[in-house]
Formats: sequence, structure tokens, C-alpha cells
Amino acid sequence: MTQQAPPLHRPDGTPLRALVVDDERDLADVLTTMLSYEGWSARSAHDGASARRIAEEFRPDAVILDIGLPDTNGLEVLRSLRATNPGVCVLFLTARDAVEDRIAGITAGGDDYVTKPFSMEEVLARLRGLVRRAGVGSADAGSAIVVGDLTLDEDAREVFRGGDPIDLTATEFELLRYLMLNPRRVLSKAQILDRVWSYDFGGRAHVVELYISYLRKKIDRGREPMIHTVRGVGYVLKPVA
Amino acid sequence: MTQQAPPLHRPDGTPLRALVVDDERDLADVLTTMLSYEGWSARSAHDGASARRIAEEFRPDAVILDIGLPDTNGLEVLRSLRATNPGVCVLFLTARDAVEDRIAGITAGGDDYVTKPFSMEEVLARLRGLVRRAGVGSADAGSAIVVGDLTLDEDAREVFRGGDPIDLTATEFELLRYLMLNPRRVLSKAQILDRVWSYDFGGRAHVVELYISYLRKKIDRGREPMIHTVRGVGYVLKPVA
DNA sequence: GAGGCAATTCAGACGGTTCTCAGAGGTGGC
DNA sequence: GCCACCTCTGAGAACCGTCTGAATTGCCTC
Repeated sequence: MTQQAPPLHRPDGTPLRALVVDDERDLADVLTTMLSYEGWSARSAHDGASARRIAEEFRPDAVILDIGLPDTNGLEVLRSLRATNPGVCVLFLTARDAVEDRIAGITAGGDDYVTKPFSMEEVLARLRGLVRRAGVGSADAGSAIVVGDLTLDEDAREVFRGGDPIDLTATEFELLRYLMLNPRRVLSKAQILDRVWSYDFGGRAHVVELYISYLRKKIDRGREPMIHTVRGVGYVLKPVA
Repeated sequence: MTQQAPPLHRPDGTPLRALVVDDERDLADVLTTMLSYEGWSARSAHDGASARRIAEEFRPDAVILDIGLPDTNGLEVLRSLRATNPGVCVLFLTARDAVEDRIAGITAGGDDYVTKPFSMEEVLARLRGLVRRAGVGSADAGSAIVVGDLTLDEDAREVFRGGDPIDLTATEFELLRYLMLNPRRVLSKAQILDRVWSYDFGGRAHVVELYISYLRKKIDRGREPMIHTVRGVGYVLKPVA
């Protein structure tokens, strides 16, 4: 729900364009909607043929492509995308058990991939990374997020609080990144769950409390706290004075 | 009921449109009526089929959707809404105990949800937040409400009186927000109760007095008072000087 | 000034939320 | 295959917010 208004726009000022290609309509719709909220111009396609057609006319800067499409070979789609939109960034979606080396082959050109089921945060972060490295978006974007004396580097996967390095697990990192992308904004547990945990996660908001507690130990312990509880609502990350 | 006339209109000057989808007719009607008073163009639907039909023709900017609909799967309705009205804001209504398992995964970036039983203030605030962040309404709307030297920030859930931060509980916050949305207007206790407390609250207006007393302690103590009692009628919030 | 009613405030009970710990289960690395 | 680490579940305890009831204060009228 955040609408981060990241500096995602082309040199001419129009928003970056993303095309979502997935035959699971619900998933494609959710991704498309979310991308719109994040400042992208987003469209979706549910099969290879329409993907090709839309890509030609829409001219996306990035494509989120499920390579497990049923009607067409995902690689087919990829090839025609590349033919009509040379230089487009591609983020692959793939089932967990898909053969790893096949992925490695097709992502050679600087593309990236995410395994299903993924979290929204993961997809967005990867996409941001892709366009940043491709130099498509506005130039100023670095790979670090800064809130007060907290720094999080996406590429290096490093976190510092006032010079001290902080070791985080994967989940802790994603949670902190989400908080840092929304400083001073109170985020509900449901919101956090939706964004940081996989879309098929069945558990309840209790995990959020648990991971907030982990983060506090690593980030706030012995310091002026940055993570605050808003009882009955959620959590906020605030820079210290 | 207040008729706040917030700046809710589309670029072309017509009011924002909201569709309420709930099979509890009474509740849907109350919501629809209230939205109309608040300056929305509002309509209601009581099942999935009519929701779909109305949405297509009415083209709402926001939808309030009970995902516990009996005849249809709420998710079905959601899908067809998304298909015909891409980018529409959705505010989900859900029973308290059904919450966290089902919601996760269906809320795309900008959606939000409220658990039944809710207060009108809660629904309105969430809805305002949705359209504000989606950038649908008039552009000037920030997340802060200001009355005199009192400031209330919805996103950060922060309140300041003349620079001093003020810590409020959830109920206190909602009450103050309602007062601040109606400065200089005398609000009766019944009105406040209807608006700030859940629709199934059985208690009496005494709680309103109690919470006004809490608010005074936090906001007015040691300062020129802003909250005034109008004996036999209700309360008013006035900017000082 | 007395009486009555409205409003305020206090104190305490109750219930829900949140935090934290300990451990089970799973995953990936070696 | 074994080990280390990560993630999640469940339970208990502490904490905090909400509401009730009763006592007190203040206001208005007669």
C-alpha cells in the first residue's frame, strides 16, 4: 500500500514501463497492480502470443516473465522479446524445482530470476536492481538506502548502524529493507506480511512480531531505538532525532 | 452526520466514485449513505454478479469489498473488478478471525483492509489514505491534518501540539482525528459514538466523556485549551486565537 | 444558597496485544 | 550424510489499552 514514489522514470519524464507475463492471472494482476502503485506503468499478458503483441506496442523497459508458460516455450517468448526490444531487462519467474543450470544459461546477460513462491519485496528489489544496473532509470539511484545512521546496501547485502556492521539473515534483511523504504510510516503487520513474506505463506502475523524482535536485538540493542511499536496498528522505523 | 466536504474529486471536477460490496444490506447502506455525506458518489451491490455489473458501468475509483460474501467467492469478485477496472483501490472488509490467513497474498501494493466490526472513522480514513496514495484524488492532499498549532499525521500516526510530540492510543487518535476533521463544529456525543466507536459497540456515551478527558490531559493541559464543552450538546475543537 | 443534572475524574478489572524463549523442522553447505 | 543455520510454531509472561462504576466537581435554575 505504500506507493514509494521511487525515482522511476525515463529521461523524458514518463514512468518506466513493465510488462508482466504469467499465465496465472491472479498473480499477474497482483504484480501489475503493485507495480502501478510503485510508480511503474505496468501491463500484463497471459500467454506468449499476447506477450509478443503487447511488447511490440508497449515497448517495456523491463519484463517479468514466467518461463513455465504452458502454451509456448518461455524461451520462445524471450527470444522474440529480445528481437523486438533489444536491451530490455528480464526478470524470470520460475518454479523452485526448475533446473538450475538452465536458468543460469538464460540469465547470462545480466538478467535475474526469482523462484516461486516469492515475496513482493523480492520481486521489486530485483527489478529495481535490474534497471539500476542497466542504467535505464534516473541516474541518481545508488544501491544503498539510508535512514538516519542506518545504511543498507542492496548489492553488497550489507547493513551498518553508525559504522558498526550488522549481520542479518535473508528474512531479516528483507524486513529491514521494507521498513527502510518506508521511514516514518507506520506499517501494519498484515502489510508487512503481504510484502515481505511469500504470497502463499499460510502462517499468521505472529512471525512479524518475532522478526521485529530479532531486528531490534541486532539494530537497536544498546542504542537509541529506531524501531517503534504502535500498539494495535503496527511498526515504524524512525531515524533518531 | 457531518458532511466534511473533503477535496474529493477527479480531475474533471466530478466527485470520486466508491462502490460498496457487502451482502449485509444494512451495513452496505449505512456505508453508502455515509460516503455520500462525505462527498463521494457512492453505490452499493449485495452480491458478486451485481457488483461486477455495476462496476463496469459505474467505473468506481475505490471499492469497499466484503471478502466474506456468501454466494460468490470474494476473490472471484476481486478478480473481475481488477480485470474491468485496472488500478482500482480496494478496501477489504473481513471478519476478525478470518483475517490474517486469507488476506495475505491478495492485497496488491495499494490495497488495505479493515476488520469487522469497524468504526466509520476507520473506514473513511483508510479510504482517504488509499486514494491519496494512489494519486487519484486532488493532488494537494498530504497525510497531515492541521488545526491551529495542532498537527495530526495519518501515515506516521504522530500528533504534535506546537512542536511537542503527543503520544496517543488508538482510540484517542481516532477521536482526535474526527474532531480535527470538524474544527469549530459542535459534535454531539451520540455523533462521536457513531463515528469513532464500532457499529456494534453496546456501551454508552460515557466513554466519549472519558476519552475527551484523556485527550484534554494530553493536548490541553498547561496550554490554552482547544477542546471545549458545550453543555447539553457536545464538544468542539477550536484553534486558539 | 440549595438542589439537581451534566460533566469530569479516579481507580480498578478485564481482555487483548506484544514480546520473548525454547524447540522442532527444514535447508543448504561441506 | 552430517552439521550449522535459518525459519517458523507454540506457550507463557508482561504490558498496555479499554471500559465500568462510583465519587467528585462544576454549572444552571429556582
